[in-house]
Amino acid sequence: MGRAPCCDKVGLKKGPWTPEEDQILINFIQKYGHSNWRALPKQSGLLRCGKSCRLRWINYLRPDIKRGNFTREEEDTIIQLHEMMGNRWSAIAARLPGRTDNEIKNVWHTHLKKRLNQYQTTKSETKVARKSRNAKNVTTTTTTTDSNSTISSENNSQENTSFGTNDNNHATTSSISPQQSFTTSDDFSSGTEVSSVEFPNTINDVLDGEEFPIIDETFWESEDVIPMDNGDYYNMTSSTTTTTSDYEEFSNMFIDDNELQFETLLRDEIITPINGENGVGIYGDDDDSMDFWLDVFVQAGGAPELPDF
DNA sequence: AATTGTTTCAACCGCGGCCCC
DNA sequence: AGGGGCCGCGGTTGAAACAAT
Repeated sequence: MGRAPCCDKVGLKKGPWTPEEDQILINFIQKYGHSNWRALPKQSGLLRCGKSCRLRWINYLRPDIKRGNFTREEEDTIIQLHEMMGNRWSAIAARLPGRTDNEIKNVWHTHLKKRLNQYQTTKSETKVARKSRNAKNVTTTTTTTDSNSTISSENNSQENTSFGTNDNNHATTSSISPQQSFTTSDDFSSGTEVSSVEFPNTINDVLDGEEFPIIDETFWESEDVIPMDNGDYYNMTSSTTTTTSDYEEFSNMFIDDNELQFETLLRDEIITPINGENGVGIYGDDDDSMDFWLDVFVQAGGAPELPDF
């Protein structure tokens, strides 16, 4: 015996809603509320099933719906909450005022999943590259680059995301090529603009700013990179020169994005260390990210009413 | 300008769980 | 206690919009 249909479907309309139908639904709910979705269509005169009315109201007509593209903060929040909760879209939506579960689900599938995949791919590639370069054990200290060179990071993956949180603990006095211009194309964020980041003169400038510098991984992947007598490497394609130690200094800034996020929260006294000297390292294993975010949220008081898992 | 491929997102569908009788 | 009705959730679909050729 099959499940009874949610409503009598004979003669009921399906598909996109017309402005007239929207107005009828809005007027009715404003006047009488929506205590009984099943009875609502008959009472309002709409030729729709109750489910369809509910969906239209919840996802589109509700007055407190926030319109427009998701902000970077909202996207990061979704990623973090999704890591905690999985596909529990309604629970995630409950923490994003004005956003619906359907909208969040769509954004996840169209933008954030791609973004996260690319982010994780980059992260693992960076670690592999760092290990590989560490194995070289090159420790030169000078940096000379063509000041007019421009490195395109179209496919570079160190996106401008809060996962790469700034942290002053990494301050050093090393210098970097002046006024290099980097252009990042953020092609997978909903309605996100293409951003152009002026490369700062020194690492201190980087650390004082909002952004991490963008390291061009392709420098090392290019077959045109040749070692020089002084230990530097010259890329014939981009006419740029760099050193392993200089590169490593930046790479180390991305050691573990969760840890960096945690360090920032510690530094700003949003959370307090649980154990260990400064809390950093407790969550060193990537698989611990669930515990990490749970602790962050609990300590920050951001999710006091976590649902039962 | 036309065609084809891709992306986006509103809406549908079926299921699980809660509530009431 | 259990059966039926309803609500809400998450997966999926398909049309429209947009991009590429």
